Amino acid sequence: MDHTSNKKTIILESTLELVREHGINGFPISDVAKRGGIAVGTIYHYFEGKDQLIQELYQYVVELIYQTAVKEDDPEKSFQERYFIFWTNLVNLYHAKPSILSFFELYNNSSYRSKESEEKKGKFYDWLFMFFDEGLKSGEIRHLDKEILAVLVLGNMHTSARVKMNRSLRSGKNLDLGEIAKVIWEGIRSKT
Amino acid sequence: MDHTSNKKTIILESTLELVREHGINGFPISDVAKRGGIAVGTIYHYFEGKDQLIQELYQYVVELIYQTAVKEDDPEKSFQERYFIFWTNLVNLYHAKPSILSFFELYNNSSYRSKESEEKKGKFYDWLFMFFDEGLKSGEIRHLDKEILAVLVLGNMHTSARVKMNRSLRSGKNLDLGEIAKVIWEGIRSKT
DNA sequence: AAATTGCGATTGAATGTTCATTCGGTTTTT
DNA sequence: AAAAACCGAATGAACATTCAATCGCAATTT
Repeated sequence: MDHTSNKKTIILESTLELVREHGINGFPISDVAKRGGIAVGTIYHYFEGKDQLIQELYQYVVELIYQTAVKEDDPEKSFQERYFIFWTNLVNLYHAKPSILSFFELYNNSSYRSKESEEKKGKFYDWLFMFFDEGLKSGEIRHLDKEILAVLVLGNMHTSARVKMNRSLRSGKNLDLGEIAKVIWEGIRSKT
Repeated sequence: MDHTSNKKTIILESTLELVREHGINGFPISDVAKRGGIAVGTIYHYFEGKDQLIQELYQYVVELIYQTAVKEDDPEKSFQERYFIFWTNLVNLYHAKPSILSFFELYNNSSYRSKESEEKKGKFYDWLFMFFDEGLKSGEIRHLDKEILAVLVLGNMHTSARVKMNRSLRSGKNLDLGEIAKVIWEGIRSKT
């Protein structure tokens, strides 16, 4: 079964695009149908309503990010190497699919966020904490709160992806991401 | 004339709150009226419609940020000192008035953004570039693109403010912001 | 100094539009 | 032939915007 040919995925992907273009509350459900080439009724066959659709979209997006992060991670490598691979992969994902980035930031500033049980953040965050924990244990990064580390780095990747997008839009030039990745790395690594 | 007693300011402040609570498109104009204790018609007396209201709100918010940044800056001090003062003041502003933070992120992901002439970012950005330019010239920070510096630091302040808010909500504890401010500073300062 | 006039500020009911959701029917799958 | 997927016109609620009426007050006239 093709990943993008079932109706549920079509609905989620169409919604993702529309959220980027108009914000979470900036478009009617009927536009999701139009964009996906399906009927309004079909959406209500798969989702209870707009609220549940947005909730599922969040999980769908986090899963995409999780897969990207885990796929190329190799615990055999040094933490520094793993860090730069992780950072680059995620920034590239955001750059290739900017709707993910928009959705994340919009969702985090929406009232949908609090509806979810705010504590359990899902397996992506579990993985992320584990990841930084290993960097702490191996002594390659400074003794900072795991959660703060995770959020700082995540935020920095969002910013960097946005800069990269703006740059390639405005000047056509491709930005040297390595320089930017280094900024936060220099900030968190242990000083020898 | 009191700053908060004229109708236009009341409308802008009410809208700012509502955007934080429900997103840019998540509330009716009539709620702005209700929140401000005024009539719907009054809003249309001062603004052409919701679109123009949001545009003016953006300028209003940028002006608040600009004032905060400039007020305590002292070009006589070392750039490092100036940097930490700037960073702390803005994070504190975001923490004190979270609606500013929400609005910024929502606006940046909205279609209102592109309507504005995207090039001229206003005097706050002018000031910001000038600020980092001085750090570059004095040799206190690494040779990085001014614009990238500005965006990285701004993004980091957003993230930090958000962390601070979550922390004081969840644990009541007050976060040591100094540690976080240092992360980016270590990343951008010149290595001696 | 009282009465009158002029005018922007303010009001909120009324209007037409847009939207989320429903549901009876049709097609496709099992 | 039963079940599941799919359709889109119909419904009613929520909404943005309009506008005719009123208010508050200062300038002008008596």
